[in-house]
Amino acid sequence: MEDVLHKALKYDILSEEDLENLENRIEVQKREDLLNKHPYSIWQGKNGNWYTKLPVNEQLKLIKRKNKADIENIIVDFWSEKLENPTIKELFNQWIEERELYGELRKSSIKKYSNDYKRFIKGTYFEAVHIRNLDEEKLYLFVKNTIVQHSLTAKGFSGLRIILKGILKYAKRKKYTSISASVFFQDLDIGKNIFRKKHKKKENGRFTDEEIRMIIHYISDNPTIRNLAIMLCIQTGVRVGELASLKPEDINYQTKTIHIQRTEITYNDRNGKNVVTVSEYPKTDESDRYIIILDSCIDTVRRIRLLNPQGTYLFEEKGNRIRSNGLRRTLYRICDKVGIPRRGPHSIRRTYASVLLDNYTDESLVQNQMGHTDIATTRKYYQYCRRDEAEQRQQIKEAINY
DNA sequence: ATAGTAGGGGACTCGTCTAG
DNA sequence: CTAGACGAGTCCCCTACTAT
Repeated sequence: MEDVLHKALKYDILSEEDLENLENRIEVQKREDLLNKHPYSIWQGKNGNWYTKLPVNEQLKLIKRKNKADIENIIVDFWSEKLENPTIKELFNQWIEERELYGELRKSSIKKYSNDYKRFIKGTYFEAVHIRNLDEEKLYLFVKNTIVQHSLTAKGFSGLRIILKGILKYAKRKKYTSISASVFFQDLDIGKNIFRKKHKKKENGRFTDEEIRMIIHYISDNPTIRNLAIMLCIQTGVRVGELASLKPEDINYQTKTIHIQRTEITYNDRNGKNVVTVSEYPKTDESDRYIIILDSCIDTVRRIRLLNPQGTYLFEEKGNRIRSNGLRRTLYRICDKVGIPRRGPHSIRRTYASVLLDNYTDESLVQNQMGHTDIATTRKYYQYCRRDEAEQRQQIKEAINY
């Protein structure tokens, strides 16, 4: 078992053979454990039949089978039903481990779930509850108490719900409980008012034309590699994680495109230590795309290359890749210098999409540039009227003629 | 001035339901 | 049969804080 697990952890992959192998070995191990726990002897009678005893309804019942394997099956089934009664904590770990093993989740998601577990469940009485002792009333009380104690927002609650659902579905599949997670949460009667509200500042998410001009002007005067990274972001609208993991070979000077094919990721390793690294996208992902760039953008790339001619990555300092966090700080610093409110790189992305949409660029084109799977995303999150009041008035005037 | 980290919550996709 | 509304689930950016 060790070797297979070791391989899985080291390379993040398992062949089908490995998986089957692993499952078999886990199964065999489980059987052995249960048989060892069986307190009654197993014997063969003179007639060749195999016997043992099992405690049924407070009484020992004699069981008889023709061969040994069958009698062992009975024993294993009996005790697995009776003995296996893991705690919520154990179930969470098993659930996460299983999904990780099968590669169902990105490491960032596992990080998220683990954080939510830590936040809501770790150190509470609920963590130690054995699944067979859990009923819907106990679950209900825990959920409601957690909402109140943490003064959760609706979003925060959804984090709690997802891990509880995961744990319960897993437990149900393993036949530890009959509680149906989806039914429970469906029926859960929680008023909207119980959640804490969050007020967001509306116009925070985008830069105005004037602000963009100021930033570009500043970068032209101070063309450091970091500042030029921000320039490239303004010219392409890519995600900051994509920006920070660009390589020189991603830029095609002939076709004037950039191949976006990887991104920066962060996750917690085995020891819980934070790791920042670059991951290649799976080929099928919509995020894998070629975006169209203009001559001005090519020019920016050339200047970047002059500053870091040998690098593996486009943006490096002293041979180290500049991380997305570093680029974010750079943008903050620029905002400070030119005297505008601090906004993050994602605001540049929103601005990019809004400018295109406001100037009647085809939606499908914007969708491709942004790397959205669904056109609705492009509309929902990025369409935003940045035109000034006079122009808005003019538009209404043109549309309404009565 | 810059890097590193933890954790929250926003950004995004996907599946399902429904009306027309 | 299809668009679109909606909620659930996943992924990633941002904030806040510490450290150097």
